[in-house]
Parts: sequence; structure tokens; C-alpha cells
Amino acid sequence: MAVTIRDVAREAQVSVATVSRALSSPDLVRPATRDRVLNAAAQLGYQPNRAARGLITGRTGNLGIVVPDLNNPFFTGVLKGVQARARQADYSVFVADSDEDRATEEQLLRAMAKQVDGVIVCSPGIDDTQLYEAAGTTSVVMLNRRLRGVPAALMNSASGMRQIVDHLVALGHRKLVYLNGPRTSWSNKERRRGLRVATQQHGVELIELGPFPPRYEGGLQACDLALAAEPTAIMAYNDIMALGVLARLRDRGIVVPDEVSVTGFDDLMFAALCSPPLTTVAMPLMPAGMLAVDLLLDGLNAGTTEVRQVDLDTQLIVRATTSPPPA
Amino acid sequence: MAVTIRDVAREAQVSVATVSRALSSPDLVRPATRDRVLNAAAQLGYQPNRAARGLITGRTGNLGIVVPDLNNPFFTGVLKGVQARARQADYSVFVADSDEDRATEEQLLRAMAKQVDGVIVCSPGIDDTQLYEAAGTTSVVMLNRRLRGVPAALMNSASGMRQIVDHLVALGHRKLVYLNGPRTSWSNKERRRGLRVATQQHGVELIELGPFPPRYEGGLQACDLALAAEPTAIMAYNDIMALGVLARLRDRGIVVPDEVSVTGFDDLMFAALCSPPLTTVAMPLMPAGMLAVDLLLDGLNAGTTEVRQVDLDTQLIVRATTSPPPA
DNA sequence: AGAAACAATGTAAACGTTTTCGTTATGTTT
DNA sequence: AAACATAACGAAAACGTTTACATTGTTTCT
Repeated sequence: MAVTIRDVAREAQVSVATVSRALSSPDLVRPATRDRVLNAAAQLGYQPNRAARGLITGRTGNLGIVVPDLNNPFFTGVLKGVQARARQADYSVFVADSDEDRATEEQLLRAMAKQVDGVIVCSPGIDDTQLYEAAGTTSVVMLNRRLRGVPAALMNSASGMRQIVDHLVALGHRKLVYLNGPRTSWSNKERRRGLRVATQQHGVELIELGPFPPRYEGGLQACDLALAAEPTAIMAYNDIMALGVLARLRDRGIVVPDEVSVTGFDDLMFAALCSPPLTTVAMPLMPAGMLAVDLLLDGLNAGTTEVRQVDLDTQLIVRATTSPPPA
Repeated sequence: MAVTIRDVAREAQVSVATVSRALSSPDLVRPATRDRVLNAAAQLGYQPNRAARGLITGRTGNLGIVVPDLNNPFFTGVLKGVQARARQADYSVFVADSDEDRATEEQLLRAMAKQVDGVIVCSPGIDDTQLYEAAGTTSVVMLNRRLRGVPAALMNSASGMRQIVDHLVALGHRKLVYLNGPRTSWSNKERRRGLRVATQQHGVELIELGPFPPRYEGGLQACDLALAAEPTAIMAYNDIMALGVLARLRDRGIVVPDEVSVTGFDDLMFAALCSPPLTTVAMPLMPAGMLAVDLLLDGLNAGTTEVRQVDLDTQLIVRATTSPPPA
């Protein structure tokens, strides 16, 4: 049915081996014949059968990525980067959504490992031993999580947090509240770490609350607890929680940023659109996705056992939810 | 390296043919030997090589989906559905993001067609002839777009629009503005269609403006034009535009819904979170994704040439941006 | 000029399955 | 009991590539 390498060979009056070479290692054939082959291939609209190629080379030309929730713009951001970079390198990408469930996550990872040359894992949930096991089966790159011996694309959350603290302290804040996200998440740990050193260096008071679910409702809930501590600024684990905080503050008639400053984290689309627009930290989502692909491909091609873990910079985006504290 | 069907055959003391049968058509082997094979397979951790299988069966076990923008929650919603349903059927899904570009869209579609058993196309942009061509190469299911001879999973936008109009008219509105999205998009056409018949039936005045870019900025821009027409309700093409409208109204000191009612379309997450929470229409995103997969698989397995185009119902979600018009 | 190296191409094996066909054992009908 | 259908299994071909090896013709070296 489909046009095969044999058809091209016949058309170009050469053997199938020559066709194969002309396409995958062009310098092995004479320019004249190469052109003949290429023309024939183009004319017939030949596309190599990837399954057949994969069968013999052991390479599938596929990449996998497993994410906890496709509805979370954070992950679609990196997915977009992954997707774009993979396409440039002529790879296709499988995507799997684990629905935040650790068991399915592991299952998906395992299933995917058979079909791809490498997997990008964005899952805060799945545990270390599972990951090491997967890393044995196929190439693995971690996203936003550091694990010994496994390459990783990291976004410097700690640095983002310190930028927030620097900003708030410069405005004159001296008593800050941080609303924790999930305790187990690497991101939350990193953010706390950045937070601790920054507040200690500046000698300002830090009150930690939570953990809270990293969602709108979590923000609503956390807000009242935060206010009880009477801070001048509230730092949420992420934008969605911050949105909850803003909503609750408005309900209670507390004016942002005049009476209390609020910050988020992630710079999701609506951070710029809510009111007042949210001061937050922008994550290099697409760059991280592209980096992850590069790391994966490096590992595959170079065959070097060098394990690279690369940090990408985050950036504070100052909008309208932060101002000097009330006098 | 990996464990192959031969290893299982040796372990179970049968031929490779029997192993293959025991796994893919269990009723062809005696229960006793089947158990032996299954045990051996389980013990060795055997996983069939999909490339090899695909080579001979002509089936890849893969599905593709091409979307214009992964950052758009609309598409990730259906993607989530696709993904979930595909996993149940033991299919993997390739995802491709065209970045709203028609040329890449076509290119992606073409590239994907070779590697999958079927493709789900969510692209409003790509033109009919391209689609028909793709439908010749591989199985195609359209999402939210009707095309003769091509199966489709459709969300009934027209019905959603009529629900909005019914709602507004019931509240007492008599002069409505609709802010058009992209003229070429099937969704916009459908929404207008529903709008027209509903307003005519009720005998209320309808003013159409635009087209506007279906984005936040589009809403900002459209808002002032809309107000000039002095309607009592503004219906936006989608939630994001509606958000822009709300922002602009607030800036101009116009109170929603007391002075003017506003509606969106899509029920994205922030529609519930913005303030005031947006009255909008919920789309059955995940169901549509799952339906699309079902249609695809039906087409593959049944081999029937019956072309199904299924409509899914949308639902009006009344929140706080609609109320009776000012007296 | 003969040998040796090399460049360009062809032949055929290999990758891991599924499936056709043939063979043997097991019932079932006359 | 002979003939025949049927069930269970094995041998081998096939899928479309890549690649190791063989072959040929051409250049380079001595």
C-alpha cells in the first residue's frame, strides 16, 4: 500500500542499501546517485517506516513526558517547549497525564519506557526508587527535581523567592508570612530554602503556615490564618493560591496592596489579568522544556555518562499587589 | 538485552507462535499451555515490542492529536479526555502543538499520519482540502468542526448560545451585543447561528460587533465599542474576551451586573474565580476528547464506513455577571 | 606494472513480532 | 472401525528497515 524503500530503489535503479544510505548517511554514496535517489524518493513521496527502522536501530524516534495534570498551565508551558524542541530534532512526543495519582504515574512511566528513547518526568509525587528503576530501563530527565545521578532541568525557585523577599524588604516590610504548598514537593522545599536564607540575611521575621492544598480553596483557607499573624505581606506558594488569598481579602474588605501586600509564584496567564494584577515570579517554562529535551538527546547521542543538572533563572515580575506597608 | 518472545517460548517450552497466540488470541491455545506461557511471560517481565508488532500488523497502537495551542485550557481539557480514554484502550497518544500556524499544522498532520492509526484534529485554521487529503492517508476525527464524510466530536455551541439568550431574555434584557471571535472559526459560526435563531424567536434586538482577537486585549478593545451601542447585556465569544470586558468595565466605573450583564463561553477555570464570577457556558471538554477517541477506534475496528458525527451538550453556568437590566 | 588501499555499491542477515500453512493428536460421525 | 472434522501446536515467511560483509572498479604507492 504505502511506498516502501524497495519502490524507491527500483525507481532510482539502485539497491535498497543504497537508498538507505543516501537518506541516513549521505556521504557514503556518490553525489550523482544520491541525487537520483533523493529525486526518486521525493517523487514517490517516500517516508521511511519508523517502526521498521526502530526495530533494527533500537531507536524509536519518540520521546515521552509524564505530567501530573494537563490542565495545569505550568505543565503545558513546559510541554510546549518540549514539543517544539523535539520537533526540531525530528522526534515525536508521547504525553501522559497521571491525574496526580502516584500509582498511575508509575504505571505510565513503566509503559512509556518501552516505547521511547527517553522520558521527561515532571512528577513531584513519584518516589526516588521508582525513578531510579525507570532510569535503568530508559533515559530519564527530571524536571524541577534534583536526584543524584539523573540529569535534570531545574528552575531556580530559591532564587525567585529571594527576589521576592528582596523586593518586599526594600519596600519596608519586616514581617512576612509564607503559605506552604505540599510538603513533599521539591519546589516547595526549594522555595522555603530560598526564603529562609533571604529572610535571615535581611533579619526580618518569617512566619510559615500550612501546608495547604496548592489551589484556590487553599488560598481562601490560608488567608484568614495568615491575617491572624498580622503580617504586612503574604507570600503564597503559587499563583492559584494567591488568587484565593486576594479573593478572601476582598471579601473581608481588606485593600491590596495598601493594607497588605501579596505575592504569587509561576506567573500564569491570569496573574497579569486579575485585579489588581499580581506580583509574582515568572518561571522559564518553555526554556525548561527545551532544555530537558536537549539533555535527553545529549545523553542519547554522546553516550557520555556525564550527568548534567542545569539551573534556569526565574524572574520577579512586579505588578500591583505589592507596595510599602501601611505606616 | 530486553526479553523477547523467544525467551518466553524457551521458558514455557513452546514455540514462539504459541506464545504470540497465548497473548493476543488466548482462545486458540489450550488453557494449560496458556497458563504456562502467561506465567513465563510474567516471570521474565516480558513486554511485546510494539515496533515489531506494528511492522507486521500495520497498526502502531498510537493515536495523534494536533492542537493549535497547548496553553489554551480548552485544548488541554480535550487532550486530558483523549489521553484518559486512549490509555484505557491501550493506545498511546502523540501530541503536536501547531502554535496557531496553519503551515506547521499541515506539516504536523502529515508527519503524524505516518506514525499513528488515527489523528484527532482540533484545528480551526487548517483548510478543508488539506483535511480531506489527510483523511485519505489515515483515519481522521474532527473536533468541533463538521466536515462531510469525516467523523466528528462536536460540542453544541449553538445550543449553549441559545441557553444564554433564553437566560438573558428571561431576566428582561431586550438589547444584546455579541462580540464576534474569528470569522473563519467553526465555533464562532455555530455560536452566531444559535444566537440568530434565539434572538429572532424571542424578538429581541441583536447587535453584532467584531471580529475581535479572541483574547484579553480583544475584550478590552471590544468593550468600548459595545458600550457605544448601549445594550443591557454583552455576550463575548469566549471567557478570555469576557475577562477583558469585565476589566475594562471596572476601569470605566461601570458596575457588573447592575448596569450591564456580561457572559462568556467555555467555563475555563478562572471564570469561577474572577470577580464577579462569570456567567458562561460549560463545554464538555473531556467527554469530547473521549468521544473522539471512541469514534477513531470504532472506525479502525469495525471497518464500517459509517461516518458518525456526534453532538455533545453544553450547559449554561449562571454565576454573578448576569442580572435583570437596570430599570 | 603490480600490489594495496579505498570508494561505491550490492547481497543478505538481522531486528521481534504475527500469521499462514502444514502437521499431529483428539474427538465425532458414519 | 474407517473416515473425517477439529483442535492444538510448530515451522517458516513476512513486515520495512539498517548494516556487516562481499564485490567491483578506481586510485595511489612502491
